[in-house]
Amino acid sequence: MPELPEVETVRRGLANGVVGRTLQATRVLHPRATRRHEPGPDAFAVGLDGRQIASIDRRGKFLWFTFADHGDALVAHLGMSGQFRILVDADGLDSHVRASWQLDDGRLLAFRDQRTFGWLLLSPWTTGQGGDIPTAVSHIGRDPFDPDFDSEGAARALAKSHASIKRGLLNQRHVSGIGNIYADEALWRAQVHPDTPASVLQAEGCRRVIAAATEVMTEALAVGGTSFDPLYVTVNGDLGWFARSLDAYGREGQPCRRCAAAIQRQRFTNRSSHFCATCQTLAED
DNA sequence: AGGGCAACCTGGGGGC
DNA sequence: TGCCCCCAGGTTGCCC
Repeated sequence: MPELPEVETVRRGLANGVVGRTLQATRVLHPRATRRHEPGPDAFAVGLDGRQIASIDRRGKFLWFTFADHGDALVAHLGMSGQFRILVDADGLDSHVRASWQLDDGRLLAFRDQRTFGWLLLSPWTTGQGGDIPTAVSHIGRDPFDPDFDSEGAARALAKSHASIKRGLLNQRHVSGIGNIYADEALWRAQVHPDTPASVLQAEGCRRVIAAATEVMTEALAVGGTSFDPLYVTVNGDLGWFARSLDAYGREGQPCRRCAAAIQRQRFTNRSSHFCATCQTLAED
């Protein structure tokens, strides 16, 4: 479940379901799941067994488990298709489960990932302003749901770039958590063409785009995120309901809900941008 | 510096 | 039925 509202939905499910539990019998069922854990899958398992979960935390699309012993964090990225599922028995352990744990209350925790772009690793901590963060996440900027997110600062940083605003939103450095769906939705709401250079928008324009992204992601989180299919579900397997509220993403050829012109789809770096060419204006340098 | 693109994967859907 | 091509909520890195 890839973008911020979906990852936060997963975080909440894990926080409710596994905090206080102890991980046991770590199993790595696919080598790609721990490919970023340099010491390898065996060391990964040894590093987790017997550890009690203290909290589930998140920055942008990166999740991590903090343990009561204050040791290395378990960092997870869901990639394009990763899920965490809490199971009452082993019946749900299908062929897409890449790692699993026995919990000390008899239930199972499973990491499923059809496309295997997701990953798990154990990470030490880096100390920075505002506290500690796993080193594996320290290159990611704060997200708009972070109480310490500096919207003005992020807008100023974005506006220094001559790259397109869409590229700036997808870059996780200054603002994290925004992916292809919410970038397109934010730009539609702010009436900004995705190819507009961030520098042309200036800090004020970037601030308005960030505000639109925050607004749309807040609305999506309230209904459990966007699920086009059962690849994107909560820890209990429930779907999110925001897909029906999308204004731009996936609406190629359908009328703009603001001006009725047909929504366009344009290729953008091996993916797609969806926008209204009539009411999302493009300013040039 | 910024854009393009391939790499890493599995699987669904449409066209023929 | 099958095959082939395109598509997909991400990230990284390399090449011009």
